[in-house]
Amino acid sequence: MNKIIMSSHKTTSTAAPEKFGFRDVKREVFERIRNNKWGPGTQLPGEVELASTFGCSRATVNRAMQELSDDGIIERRRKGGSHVKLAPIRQVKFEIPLVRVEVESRGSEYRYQLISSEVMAAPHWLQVRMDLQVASPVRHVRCLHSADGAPYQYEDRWINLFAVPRAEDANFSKIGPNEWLVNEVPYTNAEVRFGATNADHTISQHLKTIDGDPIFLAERSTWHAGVQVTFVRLYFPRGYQMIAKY
Amino acid sequence: MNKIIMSSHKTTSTAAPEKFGFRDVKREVFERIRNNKWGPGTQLPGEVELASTFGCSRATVNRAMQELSDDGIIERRRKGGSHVKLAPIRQVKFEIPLVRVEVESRGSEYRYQLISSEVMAAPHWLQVRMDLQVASPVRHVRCLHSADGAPYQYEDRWINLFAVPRAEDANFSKIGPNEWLVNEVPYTNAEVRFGATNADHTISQHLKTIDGDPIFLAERSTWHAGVQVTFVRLYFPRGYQMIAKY
DNA sequence: AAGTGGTCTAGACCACGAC
DNA sequence: TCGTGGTCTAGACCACTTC
Repeated sequence: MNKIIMSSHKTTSTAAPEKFGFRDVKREVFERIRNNKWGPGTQLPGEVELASTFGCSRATVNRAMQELSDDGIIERRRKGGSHVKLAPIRQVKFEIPLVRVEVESRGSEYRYQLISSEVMAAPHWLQVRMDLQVASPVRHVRCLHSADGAPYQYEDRWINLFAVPRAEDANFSKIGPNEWLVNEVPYTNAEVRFGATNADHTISQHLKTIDGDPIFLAERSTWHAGVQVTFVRLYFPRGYQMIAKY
Repeated sequence: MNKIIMSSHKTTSTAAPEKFGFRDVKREVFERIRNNKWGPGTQLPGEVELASTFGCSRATVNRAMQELSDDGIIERRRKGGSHVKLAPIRQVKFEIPLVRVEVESRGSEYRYQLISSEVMAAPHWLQVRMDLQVASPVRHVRCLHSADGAPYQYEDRWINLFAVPRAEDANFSKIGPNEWLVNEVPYTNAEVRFGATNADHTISQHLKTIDGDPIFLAERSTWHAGVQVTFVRLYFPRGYQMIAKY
């Protein structure tokens, strides 16, 4: 993972023809950008020049600059050269572990409970949501994840049985559909939407909150090989916070 | 940016000694992992072996494998070799643009409005939140961002004047404190927390919603050189959704 | 057309850490 | 100890894009 975080200068104390690795080059260039020595929009020296400046090969400079580009600090174009971005883009990156892992990593006891499961034809709104051509058969599963006995996440999931036929007979009484799907259909593409909503009666009942309580809601759509595999709504009780660092 | 998304095989149709670039190697290895040819936990061939397999140099293989490692698909250790991760970690990455840019990129007209501004000693709860040693002077700014005349984001911000003295006299009537800070103190570290809350009277008034309406809330703490620069709460009206893909 | 980044190579040395 | 990944090099060719 490329780190945006970079600290202290390279100790440019005594003599010794210091060897500049790509990390050093990266830090040095970043430092100059941060010091406004190379302000927003500035065209940076070419790779060849930087290489001679830092006394290293062009390949080393290239790697450094490439990471700075990945980090959203600079922009690069062939023939155009490298420029300091006008507005640095804040990139937030965070990981979405399995609920079970998330709970257990907090030292809490994880419990899973299946609430309902049924196979049916996709209702119209879902056809739209999942971009289904017709009323394909889907499996609708609702379940609850708990941490130390307290409701942690209420899951309302729809699985496209056309995309994952084996899900029709899968047993979700012990293992949740998410964990099952991760093993069955790994490496999918997904889109997540975060938002807020109010707890309706069903939700408040399962999450043990009060009707109307604010709920942090995450919706996730998952594709595999161009076909939408599943659509899920995750409801978190008041107090839950998703944390990301950058 | 490393893409986790990879599609189709390399067309291995006719003859022609295809040249394998690092993207090809990456895709090929990933494909084998996805096909369960190399299941979770499998030790992958070493770089030298892969290089001869794919008919390219070790450096090329190295780059491919490094990206797979960054993507969270495999784990690598010296002497230990590369292994397929047991539980693939879903990494979500998304960008947080300036509100103004976000609004304008939707083709809406952005409007900014300063609601209040005052300099004061940090209240106790804020000292805790911002990890301040004493009741440092802070500037408290509240403002509203609108899109096409409709409330888009209500911002409640505290700036540590010890960290950014110039913020005391900054004029926030035209330019919002966030945009000002991004220019003044770029390249900070931050932590964001997402959650849900209910609109209190102040919020609902500014966002033109009803008291008790669910609000999507983002809290952000920002550091520079180890000192917390600012703490901000961002309130979004119902219907706002933050979208991330992976 | 020409300059700049993008990528590859073959070889080398190093550093970590499993055995 | 010694195999594996981490990194660097010097040189090369290519591909985009601006000029």
